[in-house]
Amino acid sequence: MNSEDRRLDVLRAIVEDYVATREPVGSRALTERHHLGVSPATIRNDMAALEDAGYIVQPHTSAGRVPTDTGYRQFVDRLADVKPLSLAERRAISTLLEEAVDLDDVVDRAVRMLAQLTQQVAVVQYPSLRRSALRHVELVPVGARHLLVVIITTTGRVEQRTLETSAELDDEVVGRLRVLLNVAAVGRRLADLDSALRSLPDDFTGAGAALARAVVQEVESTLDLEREERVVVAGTANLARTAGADFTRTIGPVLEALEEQVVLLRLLGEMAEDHAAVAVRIGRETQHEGLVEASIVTSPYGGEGAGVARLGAVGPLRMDYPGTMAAVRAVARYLTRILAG
Amino acid sequence: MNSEDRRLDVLRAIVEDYVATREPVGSRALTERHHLGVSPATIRNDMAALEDAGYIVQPHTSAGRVPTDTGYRQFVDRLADVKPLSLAERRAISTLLEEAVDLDDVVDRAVRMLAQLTQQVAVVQYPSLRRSALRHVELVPVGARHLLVVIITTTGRVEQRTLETSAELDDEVVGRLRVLLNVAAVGRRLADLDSALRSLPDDFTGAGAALARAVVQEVESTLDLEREERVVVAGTANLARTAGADFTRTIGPVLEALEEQVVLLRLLGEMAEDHAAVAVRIGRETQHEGLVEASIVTSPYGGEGAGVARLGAVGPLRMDYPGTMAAVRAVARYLTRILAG
DNA sequence: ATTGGCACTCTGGGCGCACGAGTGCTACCG
DNA sequence: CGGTAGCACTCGTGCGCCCAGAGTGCCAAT
Repeated sequence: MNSEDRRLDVLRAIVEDYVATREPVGSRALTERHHLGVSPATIRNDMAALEDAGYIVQPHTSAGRVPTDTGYRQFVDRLADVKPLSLAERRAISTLLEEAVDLDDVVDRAVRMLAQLTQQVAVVQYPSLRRSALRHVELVPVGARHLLVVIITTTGRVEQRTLETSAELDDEVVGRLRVLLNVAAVGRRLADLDSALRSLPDDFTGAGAALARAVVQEVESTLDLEREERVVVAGTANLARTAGADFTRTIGPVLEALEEQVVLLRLLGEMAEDHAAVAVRIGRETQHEGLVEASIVTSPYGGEGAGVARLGAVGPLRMDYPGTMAAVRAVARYLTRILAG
Repeated sequence: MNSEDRRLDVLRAIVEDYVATREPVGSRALTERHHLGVSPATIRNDMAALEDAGYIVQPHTSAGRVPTDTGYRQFVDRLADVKPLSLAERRAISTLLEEAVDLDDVVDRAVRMLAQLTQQVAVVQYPSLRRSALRHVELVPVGARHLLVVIITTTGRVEQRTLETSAELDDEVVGRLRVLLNVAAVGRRLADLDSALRSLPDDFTGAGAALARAVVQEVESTLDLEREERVVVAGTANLARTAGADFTRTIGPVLEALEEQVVLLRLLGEMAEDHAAVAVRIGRETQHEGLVEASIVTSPYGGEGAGVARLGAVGPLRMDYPGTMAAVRAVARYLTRILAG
């Protein structure tokens, strides 16, 4: 065995033991719990090298070693194969999701299931509007001066906005606008709507043109998906269990970050650029103050006209990465399957 | 001054100090911080009486006293007048809520505002469908065999369901059904729809009748509001700050309870039976295992055709009851005003 | 390159002690 | 009879101390 390889095996063993015991791990314990075939003294040399490389640190002299952010990163990168979930677990995911009655319900069930599987905080992003296409636009007059605009996407998502009009609504104008809108826009991706709708108000005169402009603007504002994208969260109670003694410093900021949709959305967006099936951000890699002591594991789901989005799990730095990655990947797959079916 | 009155004043002082300092409060500290006009020895006698009455306990001999659940209850019940919020705070609530663009946004802003004001976990229940009335029903054919049913209530809430039909949709039938539905149902409370719609399918024949039955059933299933009622939560990070040393026992169960919509809904439902403007449940009064070390303060909002629901704050037993009650009441009032306008 | 041995360094826990906060009781006063 | 003052008593907490144990780094030997 190459000595470089053994070092990385030692790192792997340290990470595994530290995750399991939550205590700094020493050279002797390593040789006992893992059959590395070398003596503690050798391990000590390797550990010194790993420390020089920045993968581990000791909290204080004469304590065992603890992985650093980069140590975890190395560990995760070296994880060749993610072991699959048990048959029973996969069954449970599949049947639970199949019982869902609508999109909201699917998402709700998925996030709860993921929280339970990982024993961490689960997050599921709603399918993105940007990549989905328009199926139908409906205009519903509500009283004399309010118009309800309902937008249906191919993902089965329905958005509605109410519009207050400057002039009284004319049923004939509304009817014509409805037809033209649908002719011009249905089947297009939301991202392309802009150009398709630009000239539409020109077909109307007077109050009709103003109305058409307002409606078009409303439809387009659905493009402003920063506002529309949502992330649902479940399993926050798991944080309390996993956190160590100094919870106030550890879990408070994480809870705050989880409530800030924008933070999560940014993070999920950035992670979409990793093209791996399962992306991981560890500690500072999250680039967010409150998450320096947390990691996030996510995977894309959907696609194929169902809109693409991400789901994942947020947990402490010392999380069970292989297990979490397996669960995240599995739920993403089943969710994709359900949405496509 | 009546001696019984003074005892209750002592209780009030104990609660106030304990909430402020988080430490058991002794007789001397009381005389220093509050001008009760009597000596510590007298206070001690009163404290012994309060202890006998079950309002306070001492964690151990030679420690100060701590209020019990019933002590807090007594304190809250004796709270004659809730001091109003500052002008600046009321301004902030008002303007923040007025900037909201739709119902979801109003609720979202309200819950965040309440979390910030109380520095606790805020909960806002969506307006109940049962008590609101129907404003409009829209039927939108989507493809040949799918019908989108959009239900708009007077609260501004929009519910949609998609229906798969057994036969191909006939535009003329759909149009007639739309008209009849709206004639029969608009303006009625959702709870009364049942009788209003029962005979409607009789006006159709063949496939039309089947379609009408299906649509009516879909509309009525919106009545099954157990499924529809929702509670949104914000400010969970505040739990981490307020909790003492043993967070795992304290805040874990609370987080779990907050994620269980059914628990919150039951609790809010029960609290609706207190007809006070602001209802309080303290510790075990919540009748929920996970909330024995928490209290909840809620107030109804809406009403007047806007649908009635509750909002409130969940925090530790040792919360600032007067302040929380004031904030909850204020947000409920402004929210009511916004929804009515 | 690996290993056994050894000296060294910390942390954490257990122990003892003194301090101080707080109580309850009793005797006293208006 | 309610309020007050004094006093003895009880404990919990914080501090200092010390020791055991775990773990390391280094060196010499294989």
